[in-house]
Amino acid sequence: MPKNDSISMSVIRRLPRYYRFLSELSDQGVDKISSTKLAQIMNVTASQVRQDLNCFGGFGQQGYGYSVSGLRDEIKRILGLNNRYRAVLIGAGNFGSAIAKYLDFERLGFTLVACFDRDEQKIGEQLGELTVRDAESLESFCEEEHIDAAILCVPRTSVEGVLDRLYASGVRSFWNFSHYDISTRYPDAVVENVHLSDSLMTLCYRMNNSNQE
Amino acid sequence: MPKNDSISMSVIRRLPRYYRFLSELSDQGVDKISSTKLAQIMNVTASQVRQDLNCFGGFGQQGYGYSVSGLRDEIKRILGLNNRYRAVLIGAGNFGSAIAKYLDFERLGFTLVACFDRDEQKIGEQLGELTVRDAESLESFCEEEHIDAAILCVPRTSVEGVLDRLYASGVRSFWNFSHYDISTRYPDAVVENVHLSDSLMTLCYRMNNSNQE
DNA sequence: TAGATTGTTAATCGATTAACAATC
DNA sequence: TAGATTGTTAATCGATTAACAATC
Repeated sequence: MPKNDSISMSVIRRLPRYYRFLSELSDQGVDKISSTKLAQIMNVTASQVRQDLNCFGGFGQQGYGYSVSGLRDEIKRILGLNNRYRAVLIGAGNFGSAIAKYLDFERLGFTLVACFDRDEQKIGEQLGELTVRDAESLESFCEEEHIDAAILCVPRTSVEGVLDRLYASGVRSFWNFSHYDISTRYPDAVVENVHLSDSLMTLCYRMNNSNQE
Repeated sequence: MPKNDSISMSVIRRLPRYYRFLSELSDQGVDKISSTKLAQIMNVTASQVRQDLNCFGGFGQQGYGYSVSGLRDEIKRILGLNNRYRAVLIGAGNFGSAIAKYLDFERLGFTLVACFDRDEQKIGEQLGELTVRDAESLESFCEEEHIDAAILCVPRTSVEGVLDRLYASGVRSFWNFSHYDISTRYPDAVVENVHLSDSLMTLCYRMNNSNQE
């Protein structure tokens, strides 16, 4: 059923948003919804909704619409949120520790199994459920524990070194908060970048240019 | 010179990346660069580089290329990073406080002038240079202090209320970390969303589907 | 059955890439 | 001048939207 012949990134990036809206509707007790209605709520076209969903299968019923909870579950499955990919956090600074405490990894397909820092002050500190480990032990840990993904919250200057060590230890997926282009160095890595300052600069640009329509 | 007739979002979102690479090159003492060379480093096409830059003006010199520092300065100007937009942070939880401490707002076109929370425990706490204020005083503060932008680090359930109050106090630009669709409620607002869990879900999807090329 | 709404094909729109004349 | 590289137009590609036949 899943016609998985390479879905475009544009579609993939919209999936979490569908998931979010469908979860809310489901929580509100809505049973079924038409593409037109869903499109209205989400502020997109009905065509796009149907086109997007049909990349993965025919989840609707003609003349009726889509089952809200059914569709939500399908998208959850498509996204793979039932996985428990084993992830490590690198860098227990302000930002890293906020991520560790703030995000519900289990709901998002991951388990956060460890956290590393090289700052002696931080090693041994408690970070929610985790104890900050010495970055020295990074390689051995990742190999023994079969780590799937790493969350990079280290400064720009440390990222290359850390990245090489992780890659050598078999880690191929990265959630990257540093300003470094991983995919240039390791083309086979799966990389998701979150460039906060890029985002803020974009806001700045748009504020500058918003009064001139 | 700036032909500012509505630049597409795709181009705008690439500007910070140019800025980042050009800044690095400039720090490394590189004087000039051709679109071909820059494209190589950034892993894009030379056509795209030239096309993008020419949205804003002819910054290059035929037969020679672009001045690295000159081009970096132009992009800085285009992004408006010399602004000091007055921003407030709403929500001094893990994530909000990390943002406040971690980011160099002044380099990004903003000044962080205050921080609000409604949790009595947090009010009065020190957050870098700022003291956490009582959210009660939000409206009066924003009006008196002419606040341009708000950074929303509050939970999904509080965001609608906070948003309405900010909007009523004249704030029209939002850096939004909560899972709420601001632009549906206020179409004239300038909104930059950072949906961390969407990003992590996308990583999960891609990990699932990466071994099948 | 009649009405509604999907799944899917075709048309449109926009963004990316290629090509090349202009020019330093 | 000859070589290099831009700025810009034209061609291609992909993504979005519109339309409608299939079908519940």
